[in-house]
Amino acid sequence: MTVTETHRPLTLLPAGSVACMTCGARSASVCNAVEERDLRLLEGAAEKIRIAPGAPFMVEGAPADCFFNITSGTARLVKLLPDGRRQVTGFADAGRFLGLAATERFGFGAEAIDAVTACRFSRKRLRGLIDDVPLLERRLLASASSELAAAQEQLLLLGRKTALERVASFLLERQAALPVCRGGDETVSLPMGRGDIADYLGLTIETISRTLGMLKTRGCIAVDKASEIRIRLPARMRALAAGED
Amino acid sequence: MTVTETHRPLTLLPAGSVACMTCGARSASVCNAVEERDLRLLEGAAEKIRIAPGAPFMVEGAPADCFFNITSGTARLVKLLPDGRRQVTGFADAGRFLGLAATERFGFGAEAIDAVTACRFSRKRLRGLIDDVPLLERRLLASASSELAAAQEQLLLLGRKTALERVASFLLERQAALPVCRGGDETVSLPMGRGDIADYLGLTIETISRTLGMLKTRGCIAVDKASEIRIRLPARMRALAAGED
DNA sequence: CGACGTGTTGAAAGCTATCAAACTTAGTGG
DNA sequence: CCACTAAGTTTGATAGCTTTCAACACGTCG
Repeated sequence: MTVTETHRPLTLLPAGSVACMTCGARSASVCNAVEERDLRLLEGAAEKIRIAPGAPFMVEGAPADCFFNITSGTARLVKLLPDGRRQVTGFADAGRFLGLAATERFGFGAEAIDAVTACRFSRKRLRGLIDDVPLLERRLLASASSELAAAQEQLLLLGRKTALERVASFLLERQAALPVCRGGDETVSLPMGRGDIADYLGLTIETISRTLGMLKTRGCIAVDKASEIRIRLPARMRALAAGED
Repeated sequence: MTVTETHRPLTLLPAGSVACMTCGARSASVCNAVEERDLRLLEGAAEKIRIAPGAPFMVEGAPADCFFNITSGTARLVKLLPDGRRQVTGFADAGRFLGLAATERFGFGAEAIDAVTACRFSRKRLRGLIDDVPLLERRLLASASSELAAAQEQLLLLGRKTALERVASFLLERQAALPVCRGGDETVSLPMGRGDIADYLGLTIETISRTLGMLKTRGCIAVDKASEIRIRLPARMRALAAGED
């Protein structure tokens, strides 16, 4: 899929001060390395921002002078080829920390899918925070390890799985990503469009659609709203995702 | 490619004591976080091992109770599907630290390609070492960030690049990986076989061979020994790798 | 109501995989 | 030293999965 869309000029809107105490994403993020009595340190180092659906807030190749912690919504992480081909390297939900870079520049871009709110830290301030809260570095390492494992799993998917296996894997992954989802555990909500899924799975929009249709025909899933899918045969799906058929 | 080979029973041979002072891989590894006067700490925490060509030394899914630091040779990192399909998630050269896992078990396996020597640390000893040398944690984080960036680049390759672009990217990556290679900067040595390259690039042995043949025909490379390739038109290769043609 | 973005469905083309065989290299033993 | 063997690599023909191109359906919104 090639990228042609133009996006809104307003990408980052200040949205009030940071309130870690009441932040729903804190327990799921690296911020939980900071004890409650030290939360003021955290609040002082960050600013809250709001990103409109579709808008980018990290640009691949731009100087990596800040970091983000998603507090609500979902973002897509993207890498581009010069001719416009796009790879979505991941989806970032609430609690995800973004921007750790070994180099001076971001290795990937990030764009809001639905309405996203996030905390932004400057590079310098994060450094200071790490010096004050050594545990933070340990959490960042754990977070990076976890992301690395996820990326390697995705390498296996992209390198060796069929379209059916990829789509089944994706749905299960999204199901697991959702924190105690409402409406029954079998419901998977998909804020991203088919194009995002296609670019995440190394396929095309049409193949995503066809494969979902096949899963529906087989009775593995039910597609209610295109953005809401129910997994009806979890065991069958797990077998498909692993290529055991 | 499916895996059928059986491997040698002897995978790990003690090979004398650890001598960090004279270790050629130290400067390129996380070990350089340890100052010279503290190297005895490092030596006490590790043991030197030797792995025969083809032999595995980390098994995917096995308890992650130890870590490795490659000191010479090259290893392949592999993930498997139940039916034997294989993805090589990376190649580990001298200086590479292996085994950081967010979970209790290794997310991938590692096998020696040529003769490999490495230092092995137990999980507990590494923890102690990190407590003694806080800088080590920072280096591990930098190392993980760097690996993550590499993995994301590989996601782009596997998801969106053509066979020609993948092979060109691979050769350039290998060239960059070599530390000041002898025999002219244009020579790339490939200790891994075509099967490993295929499983790394999400292709087949035949496609690797055909694509290398095409690059040779176009004058981009010269294939001397199948394990030794010279890049004759670096600019052209970089353009191919980025898909700019 | 019609335009538009998004998603679905259909037919044909293309790239890579699969199957098969020839070739090369390295190692072994006569 | 050379024949022999085995593994790895290259080359060729065919098949298959996914892409591409195209048309249609659906829902939203002006």
